[in-house]
Amino acid sequence: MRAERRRRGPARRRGTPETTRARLVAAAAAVFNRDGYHGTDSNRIARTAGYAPGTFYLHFADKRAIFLAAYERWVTTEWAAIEDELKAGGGAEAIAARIIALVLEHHRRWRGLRTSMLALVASDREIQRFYRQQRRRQLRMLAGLRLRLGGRARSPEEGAVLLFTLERVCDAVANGELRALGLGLKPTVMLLRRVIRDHLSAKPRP
Amino acid sequence: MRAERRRRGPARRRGTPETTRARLVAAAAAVFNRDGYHGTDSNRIARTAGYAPGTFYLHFADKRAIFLAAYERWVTTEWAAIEDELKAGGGAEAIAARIIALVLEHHRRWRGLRTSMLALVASDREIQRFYRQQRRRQLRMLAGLRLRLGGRARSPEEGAVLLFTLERVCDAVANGELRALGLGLKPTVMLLRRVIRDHLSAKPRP
Amino acid sequence: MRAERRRRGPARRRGTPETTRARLVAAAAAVFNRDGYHGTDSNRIARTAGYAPGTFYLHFADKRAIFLAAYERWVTTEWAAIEDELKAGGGAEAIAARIIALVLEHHRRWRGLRTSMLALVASDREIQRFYRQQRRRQLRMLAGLRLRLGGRARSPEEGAVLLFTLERVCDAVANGELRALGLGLKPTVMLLRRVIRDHLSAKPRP
Amino acid sequence: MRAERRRRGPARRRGTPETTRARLVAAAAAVFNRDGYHGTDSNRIARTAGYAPGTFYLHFADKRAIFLAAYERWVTTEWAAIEDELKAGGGAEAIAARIIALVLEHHRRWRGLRTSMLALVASDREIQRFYRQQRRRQLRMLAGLRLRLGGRARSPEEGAVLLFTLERVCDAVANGELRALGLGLKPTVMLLRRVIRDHLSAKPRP
DNA sequence: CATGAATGAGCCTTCATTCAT
DNA sequence: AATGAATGAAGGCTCATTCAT
Repeated sequence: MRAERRRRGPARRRGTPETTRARLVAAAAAVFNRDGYHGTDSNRIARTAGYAPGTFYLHFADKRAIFLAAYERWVTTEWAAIEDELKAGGGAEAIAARIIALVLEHHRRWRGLRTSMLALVASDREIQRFYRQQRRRQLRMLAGLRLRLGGRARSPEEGAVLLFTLERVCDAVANGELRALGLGLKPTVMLLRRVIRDHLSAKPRP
Repeated sequence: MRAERRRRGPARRRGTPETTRARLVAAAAAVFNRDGYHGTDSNRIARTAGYAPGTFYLHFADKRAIFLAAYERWVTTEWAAIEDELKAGGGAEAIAARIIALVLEHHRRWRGLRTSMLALVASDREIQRFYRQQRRRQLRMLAGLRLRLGGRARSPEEGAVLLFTLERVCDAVANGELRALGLGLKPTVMLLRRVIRDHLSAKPRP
Repeated sequence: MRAERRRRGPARRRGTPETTRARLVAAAAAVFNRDGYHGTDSNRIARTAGYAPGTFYLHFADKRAIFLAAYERWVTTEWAAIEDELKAGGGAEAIAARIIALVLEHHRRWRGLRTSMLALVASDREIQRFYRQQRRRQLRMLAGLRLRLGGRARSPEEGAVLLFTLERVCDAVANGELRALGLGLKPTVMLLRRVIRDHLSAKPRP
Repeated sequence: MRAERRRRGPARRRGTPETTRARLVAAAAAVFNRDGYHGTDSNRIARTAGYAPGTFYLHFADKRAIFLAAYERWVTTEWAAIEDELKAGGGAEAIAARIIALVLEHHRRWRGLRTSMLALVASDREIQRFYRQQRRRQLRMLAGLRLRLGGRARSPEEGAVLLFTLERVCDAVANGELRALGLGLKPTVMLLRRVIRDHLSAKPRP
């Protein structure tokens, strides 16, 4: 039997755990967004963030865990932006336009992350739970807006269908699906805008 | 001397290449639907179909290829059912109801396959191309229906938004998302039905 | 997202699963014996047997499993040799001499495997169970021999202490412990022989 | 400006190098004994002792080194106890009983450490050297005792076989092997006692 | 003296793919 | 056409070890 023996390389200090974690999450978001969840691995994420493979496991249990973190961060950012916009006030028309612009931009920028997330929602309980939480929050926000803008009472199902439509159409735009079908962005956005405005608005449409 | 002959598994299945291919595709559809594209491997698909791993590669170039085949088969089946239903005729209301019922059933039954497909559309050109072809076909069908039922002229974008809504809402139902949000299936379906009916119908809604 | 793509190398046929398994077990025994359980890995075992890493897992769940197989094979071989020798008959003296020679040879040859096994017995339930089974079998064999040779009745504890002594002393010889202590092999073996002969023998020692 | 100062864990332990070293060795002994040499890592030992991973390497070259230190400490303790007992005097019978009791207690308490040690003796020269040193010391002690108690001259091999028997049987008791074989502790200990007493004693046994 | 974040070689395991039979 | 043993690149994860603070 040979005695065990090992020599290890140098180590370089980087920062606080929070900094490292944040860097890893940011790298993960970028890499997942570009290569997809199944298209990368924890080693690549670590290297992208400027760390060695082992560092990854100092901060996350596995790839799933960092995905969830990246997804949470992304959602949080989106919500912050949306709530910011809503504070600005305005009528149903203006608000509809702003919401669409925001969601569209977000879906465009995080298209790959969204795709991975939708696939994982189907197989990962925790991600699913988080995803549905966000939907509930969206529904509440929508109801709140309607109330504020004097829109007539709507069933929660109407809100949900509206959100699904908004989400799916923005994905189609972000994916290039719309363009591939030879359809125009402008008219599509106008349609969405009208649907949202009508949902929120006090006045019946002509 | 004893000439030992080993027999493993069931008797060697002999069949035309088409039969074998069809069995493999059917097995792949079932397995992908249950375990997801990344949740299975080609060996398992072959075994599920009653073949050895090597047989798989006699009929398909790779895992991607059989996925595409399974997806094509699924779409073909869906279309056959839809076209069958549409031949039956009826007014906008009846047709809307039947389309929804069909799509819903299909999404429910093939929920896992759909999830995998949506993820692959993002990373696989060929699957993407096929997916978009289907969308075009759907758009044409919708326009045809509208014409037949005397509905007023609609921009292609209106059709696309309708299809996205239908698809996304049916996914939500199939995923259990709707139920998880505490929303009713019935009212949701009624909403969808009205939207489709209005899109197809000659009469303006009251 | 990038589509996944892979190309694999050639494959070479070797033999029936039994042959492969046997080759792997033989390689494992040799490698464990030389480098110790914690001093090798499944890849090295596979390569030593002339296979690729993946082949290992076609036949064994993990390193533990192949260790158990190697250990079982080793024990089986030892027992076959011992039972063979015992059939030859002879008096207590002759039998004692032959048992010692066999055990000594076995311990010498499989010194490293024995060391690993003793360490694993402490942490692995299954290996422990197997180890204790062998001890029971040894105790039965010893009692059988005593009966055959007309030795007086002995408590099972006497048998156990005898076996422990035999085992430990043979380990000491195999390890080079004895030699390191400046002790002679010959007198040590003679001592063991007398102890075993007295245990088995009809005549009280002078 | 807020100068933020972070405090992690307990207040920085300050002590002489000896104190730290001793704490680390004590922790190592406990952890190795519970989890085995290959079942722990240096970080865990450091944390168990109340230190950070880096501190470990300030006091020990590697894991091997602290194991040796733990083993030395354990042996030293055992020897101190034994020499203490032997000072008490008494006849061969009494001394045999006391030695067995001590060794048994030690093996029971440090069963895991012993198991690891036996495995390391096979692969680590330094540990092997130390182990054999102890054996020589034991042999000298035994010879000294025999002299004191008037026992007849014995070959060094007889002493060695006796020590191996004592060690192995005590291991069997500590491991639960004896109990698993359905054998009694009491009769086994009586056997051992007789063997030791006869080895030391002036009078031939009846 | 002590810290603890970081390291990275290397072991474990999977699975898409090949090819001799 | 079918088989299935074999492949081996590569991803997942650990842990002995280092070094900047």
